[in-house]
Amino acid sequence: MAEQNTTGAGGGGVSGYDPQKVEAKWQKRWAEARVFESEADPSKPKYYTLEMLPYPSGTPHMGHVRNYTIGDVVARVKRMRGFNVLHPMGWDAFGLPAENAAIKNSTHPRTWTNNNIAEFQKVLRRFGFSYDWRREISTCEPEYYRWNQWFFLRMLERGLAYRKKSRVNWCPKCCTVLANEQVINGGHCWRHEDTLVESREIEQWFLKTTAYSDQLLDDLKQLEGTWPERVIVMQENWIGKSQGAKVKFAVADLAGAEPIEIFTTRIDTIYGSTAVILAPAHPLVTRLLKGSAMRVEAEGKLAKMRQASVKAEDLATMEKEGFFTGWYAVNPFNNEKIPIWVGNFVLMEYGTGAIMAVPAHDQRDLEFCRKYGLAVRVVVQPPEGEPLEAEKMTTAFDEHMQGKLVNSGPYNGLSPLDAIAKMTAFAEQKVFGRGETIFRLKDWGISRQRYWGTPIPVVYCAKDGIVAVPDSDLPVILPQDVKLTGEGGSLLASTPEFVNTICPKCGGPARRETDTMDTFVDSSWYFYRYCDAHNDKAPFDSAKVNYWFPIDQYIGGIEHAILHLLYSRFWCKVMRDLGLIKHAEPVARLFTQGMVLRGGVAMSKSRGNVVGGEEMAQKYGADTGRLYTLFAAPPEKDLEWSEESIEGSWRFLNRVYRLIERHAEALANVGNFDFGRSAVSEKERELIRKTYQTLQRVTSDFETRWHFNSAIALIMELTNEIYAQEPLEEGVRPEVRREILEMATLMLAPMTPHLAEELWEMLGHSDGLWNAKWPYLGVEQVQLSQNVEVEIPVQVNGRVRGRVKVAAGAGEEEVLKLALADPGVAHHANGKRIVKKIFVPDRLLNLVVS
RNA sequence: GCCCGGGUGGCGGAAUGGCAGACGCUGAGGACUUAAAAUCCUCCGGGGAUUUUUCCUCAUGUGGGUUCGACUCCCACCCCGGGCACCA
Repeated sequence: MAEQNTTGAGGGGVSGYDPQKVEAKWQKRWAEARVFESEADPSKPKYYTLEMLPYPSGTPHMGHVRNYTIGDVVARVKRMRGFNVLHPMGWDAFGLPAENAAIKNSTHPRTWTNNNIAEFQKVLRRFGFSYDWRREISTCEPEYYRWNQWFFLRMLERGLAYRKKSRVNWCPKCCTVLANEQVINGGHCWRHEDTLVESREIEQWFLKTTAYSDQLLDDLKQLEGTWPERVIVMQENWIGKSQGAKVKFAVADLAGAEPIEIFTTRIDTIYGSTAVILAPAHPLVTRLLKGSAMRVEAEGKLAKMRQASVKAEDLATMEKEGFFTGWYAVNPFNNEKIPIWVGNFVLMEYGTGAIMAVPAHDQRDLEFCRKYGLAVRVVVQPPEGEPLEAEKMTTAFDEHMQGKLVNSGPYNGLSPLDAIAKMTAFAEQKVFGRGETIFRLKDWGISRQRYWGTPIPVVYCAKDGIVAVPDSDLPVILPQDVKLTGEGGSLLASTPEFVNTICPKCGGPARRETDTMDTFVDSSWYFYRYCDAHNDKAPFDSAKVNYWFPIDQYIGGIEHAILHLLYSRFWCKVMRDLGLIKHAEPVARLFTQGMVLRGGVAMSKSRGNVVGGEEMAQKYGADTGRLYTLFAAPPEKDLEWSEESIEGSWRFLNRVYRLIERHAEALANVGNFDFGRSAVSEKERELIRKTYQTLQRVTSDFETRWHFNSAIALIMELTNEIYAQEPLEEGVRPEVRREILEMATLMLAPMTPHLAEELWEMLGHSDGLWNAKWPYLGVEQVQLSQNVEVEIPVQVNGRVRGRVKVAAGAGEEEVLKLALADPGVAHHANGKRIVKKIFVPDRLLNLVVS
């Protein structure tokens, strides 16, 4: 006992607790007994709990450990509660960092990725997370990504995957497309800081997320209460539904010109529109400028605007700029001619890329019209106060729930809401407009001009055009034998063995698509694959998925609140419409945990503030690391890493170990405590009560509140109480001692599973704790958990002036009598009249005196 | 600008209408030891009174309100963090 312990912590022999030995031992036993392997079984209640799959870069740090520990506690508690638990892990293995690292270290992305996966796996196993490792997936393996391709083909068949020209950030040095976050310093390439990024139009593949706009929005309602509100709000904003109308304004005096279609949510203000404003990128702009007197001047301004729009980041603070095209549009409601302008604040990507400016009732329009001296006309008067005067307005009146229309011909006197209905109907009847709902949500561009991703399974044939690769030819395998240099554009495009192929239709020569898929494709459906990870006939067996889904608890970072979760929801709906699954939403309950910070910022390799999981496991053991990440802060909050505090968790586990070590031998062959029959001594009663009360509160902290930190505090308190009652041999029978120590062990099990197993064994159990159930209290036990005597604080005018000890359940009169005898209470209450008494049984007595 | 969080000792945090500061960290003092480590014990929000025992008082970002009673509920404001933002 108490020899040198082998950990570095504290530097000396604390107890016989040797986490390295204990943890290795139980991890081996769990693996041998296949404890965490589960199968779909409709006769059992299921629980699918999942942590977001990691991108394996480098080695896991304590941020990862915290995330997976939270998930592991949930999985283990549910197992102890009798659920058939699915708890898998895998790797988000495609992506740009692997390519960059490969270029830097002249290796292959696969080598770099697989090394990292091995490292991650080692550390995750070291922490004893209860994963079913048989279900492990790696998204860069053909066995996985062939199903990305398969899904893509199904979407292609249904018109949900299509090709279109789209504007991208292009670095002429990299010869490739850059993501928005790779455009830095006001439009320069992140790798070539002296190179200006160009805006180019290239053909790209898109998935039609917009086909599901309404469902993606409406189904958020199902998630209320089980998803964090802010995630729901972020998704709502992202989808950005907007109800309004599209209206066509003819261009006056320009033969053959298409009318300009504008989008507005306030068709009721159309009599107040004093200009039509086009986005700089609007196709009509060039045409209008051709015949314009101000052509030269205008083209200069236009070029400046179009270039400026590349710098997305300072768009928000930009001054409103614009110019007159020299042409006029005709308001279809009153046939008034209004000038056509170009304005930098009108976005081509939203609505129709053209607006009607109603300066009196839209702040942006007002600013623009004031700047350029355009007319302002009031068409809605507010219900009270001074009537608006166009000349004096500095703030637009944009309330649409109140007011009455003026200066609006036949619509005068209507409320804006009535006017919207009537005017939309009129526009539809006259066929120059219609009511329409538009969304901010755009289709999902999935093309990436990169190597390390899923090849898009189509070929281009001179004769047959775009031809889908047949299912029987899947997967289209990423060529392994390539050399990455980072120069010269798409690597796949310059690999002839990959590019050159034959057309599946005509057998003639054809070229393969060389774009690969966005890695968000991989993560959009990976959790389905876990249900049937090695199926080589289909992405998964629907029966298995229908058993396990939806995911009961999904745990991950807030950074995935929009894209990953939105794409996953989209994918789910597509799969449902393909008949593969039954549910409409993949994730029943979502939890977003806080980050682990060091020096106030998230741990990251580039900042050099990482605390490695491996390092902590070596120094303190996995259980201490797990316990600390749970204890230091509630799981939803950020956690500032502290090397000093973790010592406290280490000390606590040693304290528990020593306690049970001291009693184990004497208790190994002792039977269970008989709650009903045997009378208990005062000391026994007190210990049992404390134990059961702790259990009740810990259970609620685990199940309903997720307050792991206070659950641990409660178990610490219990441990302190037991120590305070030592030596237990005096006055506490062995079977009672056993009851108390076993309960403490079981309560720790989800958080520090290795230690708990060891203690369980020391207490004489030959079958593992993994077979044990979470303890429920029987009727007699609940009775024992109740207090016999309570101390009731007595307040006088809301301030505590004394306390009285009474039997639990004592009545008001008895408590009052004792209270008045208390010197502190008497001092404040004597000689005064008691106006009111508030008595809460077993909790409080408050005397209001005058 | 709009929408979410959050603000409690030296620090992490607990208490969701009923004794504010549980539990832990740090710090101080003590016991054990040749010594150290480990372990164990005591103290640890501010101010005041009383001195050796307790009492009073202030205190949960600020100011109001509701209530017998507010960290907790309501109103206004300040500060910090995050998200969205010419979205027509």
